Amino acid sequence: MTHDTDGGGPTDRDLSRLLQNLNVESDRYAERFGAKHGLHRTDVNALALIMEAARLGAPMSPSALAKELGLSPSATTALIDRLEALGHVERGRPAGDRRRVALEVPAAAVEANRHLFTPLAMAFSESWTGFTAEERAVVARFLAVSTETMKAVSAEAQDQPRDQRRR
Amino acid sequence: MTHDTDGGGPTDRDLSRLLQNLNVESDRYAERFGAKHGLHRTDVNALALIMEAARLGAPMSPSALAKELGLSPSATTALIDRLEALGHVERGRPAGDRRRVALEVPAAAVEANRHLFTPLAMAFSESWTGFTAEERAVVARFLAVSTETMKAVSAEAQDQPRDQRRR
DNA sequence: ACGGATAATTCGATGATCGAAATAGTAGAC
DNA sequence: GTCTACTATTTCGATCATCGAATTATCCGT
Repeated sequence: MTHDTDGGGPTDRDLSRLLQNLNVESDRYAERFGAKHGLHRTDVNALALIMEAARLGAPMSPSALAKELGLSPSATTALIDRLEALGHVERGRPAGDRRRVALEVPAAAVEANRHLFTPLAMAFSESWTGFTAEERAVVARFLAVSTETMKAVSAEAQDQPRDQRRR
Repeated sequence: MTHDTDGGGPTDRDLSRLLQNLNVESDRYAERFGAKHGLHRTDVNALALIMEAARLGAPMSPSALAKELGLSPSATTALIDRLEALGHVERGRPAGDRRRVALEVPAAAVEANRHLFTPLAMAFSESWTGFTAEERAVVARFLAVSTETMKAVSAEAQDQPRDQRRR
């Protein structure tokens, strides 16, 4: 077991555990809260990504979404079908390349979709008032490097499948 | 658009986005990496919780696990069946109450299970070297309050289902 | 002992996801 | 200009994690 860092700060294990708790709780939130709107965990994540991209003026394609979520193309199609059926997104065929699909958020749905995320966002805002700008910067750096690390390790696992899968 | 906090630190929205990215990547990691060992996202999360509890000498019960993961009892039984079939855990009937099941980790599996988590743990350790004890403390505090916040909001969503579910 | 409560499981059904193949569209070779 | 290779997305059939409801086993208060 590795020792504490120096002045009794949280150990690596402590931080890992906290991240894991956060992740479990996050999944639970998406599951429970999404259910109120007829959405599942993946749908909530997808909708957040789609809205963010649309907001930035660079609407997502199904394949980009699949890559971000780590889903198969077919699962992504089904996912978009669900979201579209509920009116959360629309399939647009962009002018240039008509094979592509641009995932747009109808004006009418923007407001409704926001209701999905604002409760949590507001609760977060409130619970984060105790952090100074410097502390926020530290946290942001931590979250960013941790995400990158997971992405990197995940990619390795993808490349060398030294164990057999079971399916 | 809310303004920055004060000295140009990350906005609430920035932090929310980072958390969301982390969560998506975390799910992906569990999915991909677990697949190498015949496990799914939930199984990986469950195994982590079971191992942690067993390590602390307070082995989990199926119901406790169900509560932590937000799963139904039946899903939890199926989950444990899977883990047991692969030899990751064992069902023990504790002396006192024979209705209960204690989820134990066979000595032979402890080492193997550790292989599931150490790669990520080591990568994390390495990527966190740039953080001082004080900074780690800040991060730990942030992760803890954020998890708590989600738990609280999630509980609210559970209580007042003002929208209809679709099933 | 008895009856209600609690822990875990079984059963049948639903639906998100997968892999493989089909469809639609683009771009380059000749 | 047509043909061919390639890319983006969708359709189809199958699998399996999860759910809700009912069942079994065990405990505890009276």
